[in-house]
Amino acid sequence: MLRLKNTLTRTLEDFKPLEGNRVRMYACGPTVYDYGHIGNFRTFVAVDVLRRYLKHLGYEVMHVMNITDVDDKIIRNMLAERKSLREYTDFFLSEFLKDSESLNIEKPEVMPRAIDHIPEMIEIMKRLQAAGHTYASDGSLYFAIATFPDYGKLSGVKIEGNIAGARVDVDEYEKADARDFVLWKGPKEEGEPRWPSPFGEGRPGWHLECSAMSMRYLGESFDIHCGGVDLIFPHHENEIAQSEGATGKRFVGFWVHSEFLLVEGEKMSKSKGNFYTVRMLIERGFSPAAIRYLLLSVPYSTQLNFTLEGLRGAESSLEKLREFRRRVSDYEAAEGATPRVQDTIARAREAFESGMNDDLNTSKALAALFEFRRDINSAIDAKEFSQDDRRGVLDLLSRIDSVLGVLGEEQTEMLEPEVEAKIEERNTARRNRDFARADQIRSELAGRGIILEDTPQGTKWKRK
RNA sequence: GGCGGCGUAGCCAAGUGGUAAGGCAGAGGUCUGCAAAACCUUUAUUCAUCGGUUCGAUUCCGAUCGCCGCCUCCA
Repeated sequence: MLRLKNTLTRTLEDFKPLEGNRVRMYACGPTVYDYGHIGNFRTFVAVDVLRRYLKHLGYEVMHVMNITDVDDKIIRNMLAERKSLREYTDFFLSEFLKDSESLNIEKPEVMPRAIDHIPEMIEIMKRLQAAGHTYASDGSLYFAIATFPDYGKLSGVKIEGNIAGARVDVDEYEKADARDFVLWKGPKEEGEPRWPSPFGEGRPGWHLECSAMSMRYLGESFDIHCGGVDLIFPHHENEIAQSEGATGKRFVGFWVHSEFLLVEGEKMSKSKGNFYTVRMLIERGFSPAAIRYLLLSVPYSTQLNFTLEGLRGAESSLEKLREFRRRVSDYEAAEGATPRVQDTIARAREAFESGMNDDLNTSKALAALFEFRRDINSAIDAKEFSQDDRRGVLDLLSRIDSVLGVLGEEQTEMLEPEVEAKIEERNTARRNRDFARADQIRSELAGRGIILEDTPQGTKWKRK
């Protein structure tokens, strides 16, 4: 049974979908005004692992991730670059999708864009207005939190307590209460994108977008809502107020929040020079799979310290796992099954799932995977390994990787004929004990990125 | 100022009221023509510091120091 930490109750709860076998989940997606950084992708990878694990458990998953394609930064930048909203956001959306793909993040079933859902937003505002939750001021429409007694139930933020502090609300819009938030923003500047509505021309507030798009595709109540911890307040708190204020129903069962990522123990920032995007790391020679591995190697619910040394370690760990799969895959065994190996496979699967069931504790799950690797390698070394064992191990590895998504496809490519010939020549030299020639060929091929390994089953090769 | 999280070996980290998973890096060994891969052994008498509770604390409580987050449409 999968247990997830629910921010709403601050406890670990058994997960059960509202309806049958179908899980409806929503994740706050990117605001497409710039390239995503690894902090953003930590969350997206975490959500991806969640959706993959739900599928692994046999659930049918309906996953919606919005694209915020209208906000202050976008408007500022598009005006500065003299581009249309579509033109500007299409570019960064497509870059975001490329990064996601390179990190092997599965596409959500629906990726709605905010500006395509203005009618749904207007509908919610009408319902909120009818229920007396709104007021208009200075061309904008606001949500009055005083009309929603449950306000603060997610974040624990008290309405009074934190006003006295250093921070003062400096929002440029006119609000009756400092806590109130804007649903619909009246235009401020010339050239600013705007849409007609019963509340006047304007554009949607960020919070409203997520309520509208989640309910449009998932219904008024759904199972899981994900996002980074920084969105708990005010974004998710406001989504609850809007959605439950409009429908009178419980909006979301499980709120799941991923913790922050630090770089070299510090907050990532451009001024500190520790700011990384996925493409920057790839340019520096790191593989996307290793980036993904590092991002998911620490449970989503705890802060992750991202370091380049850690990334190099992730490359090594991954290579060992791939080597393991290759060794099992290439192993030629007699028919039959070995009871001890079959038992190892069953226990490994159990240990992996038990780790994942514990609030997606990927550290535990990976530990199970590495213990599995060691046990199986030992069995192979001892030659206590048969065909059924081989199939069983490969099957489990493939199930595990359907969740982790880091191993990739098995290498099936062929070698160039001239390289084949070199390997043959080297084998002849070795048989003739001409090791100088053999080593010469080996280092020559290494220079071409082809690594040779002599095994009892003959010479194996792999690309560096 | 209010609220919350964290501090475990060189690095990334799991974890529990009963004596420290896993990975990377390092060391030694087996195997190999030599390598590589793999396997075995090894690397924290100790879990930020100081107190307290307890038969016993890394795990509970308090204080201190440090890092991080939210309280500003930032994952």
